[in-house]
Amino acid sequence: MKYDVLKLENQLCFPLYAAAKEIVKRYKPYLDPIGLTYTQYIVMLVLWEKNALTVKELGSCLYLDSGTLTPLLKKMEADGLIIRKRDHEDERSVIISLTEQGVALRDKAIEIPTKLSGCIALSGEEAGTLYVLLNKLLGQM
Amino acid sequence: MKYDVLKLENQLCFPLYAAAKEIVKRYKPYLDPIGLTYTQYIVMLVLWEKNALTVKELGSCLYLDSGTLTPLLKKMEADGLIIRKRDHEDERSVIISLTEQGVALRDKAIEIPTKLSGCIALSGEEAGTLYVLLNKLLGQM
DNA sequence: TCCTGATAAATTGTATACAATTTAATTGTA
DNA sequence: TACAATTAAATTGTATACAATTTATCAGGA
Repeated sequence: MKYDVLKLENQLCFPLYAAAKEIVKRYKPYLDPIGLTYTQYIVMLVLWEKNALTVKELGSCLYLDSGTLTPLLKKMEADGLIIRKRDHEDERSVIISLTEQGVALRDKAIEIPTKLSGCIALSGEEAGTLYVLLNKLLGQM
Repeated sequence: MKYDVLKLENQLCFPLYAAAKEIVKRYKPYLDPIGLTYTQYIVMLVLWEKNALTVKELGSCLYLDSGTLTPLLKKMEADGLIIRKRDHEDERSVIISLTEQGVALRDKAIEIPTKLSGCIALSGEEAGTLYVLLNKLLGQM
């Protein structure tokens, strides 16, 4: 019928949005004990890999802008996880790096991905397909 | 290596979360002209189908709680789209229904799903697979 | 009927998100 | 070298989200 395109069940956006929120909730029991929120966790994932990068670079990795990152990073600095330092090569940029405490947290976080995949009822192959499709969707956006 | 499980590229959560946010941004140019935010839009999708339901029911359809819905619905009521009314059968519940203006908005929204699928670089088959996987993921959460 | 437990919204507090603007620094160019 | 355009963070304002608590109402049993 005319309005079928507006049915909730016909919107791809809806399960995408709902699943993303539910996954974040799934992380909470594992992130609370190490004192991270979900967004702080994905920031840490990048920093554990790259060691030091600017707010700008962090933002393009994570699809987040300075309006989100600035207060988040200030909080993480206050919590002793990271250091924020102006780049002397280009004073417009702020370089984010890990403190020793931030580096050390990696060993506590290492259990999390395994614990989380246990919460997800997709087979390895399905998770792989989902991963590819989501990245395809992201790729050309 | 030991820390590979913590690489951003190995997290399913990350493209899921990022894609969800990007899709919401994609809606903005089409929702702005009809005066809806993304969350208001998905509320309207349910109301266009069901006509009247409680905040509780709306919340379980949309995976949203009263902390999110109450202020959102008050805003939509102030904007003249919906009516909030205590259920006389059970005074704990609030029944949400559409105003004439809310019903009329459906005809302006009907273009949106088509316009949006034009923004998404997945084939029909891929979108179908994604839909199934996301719902599977949601189903047992 | 009275009281206890359960339920639905609303409220409070915290944490994201992002658009738009502002501030400070840099770059390219006449 | 001035200076306009660009760039990176930060700021401001608005809108979600959700956990935890509170308030009002309802339901079931002694």
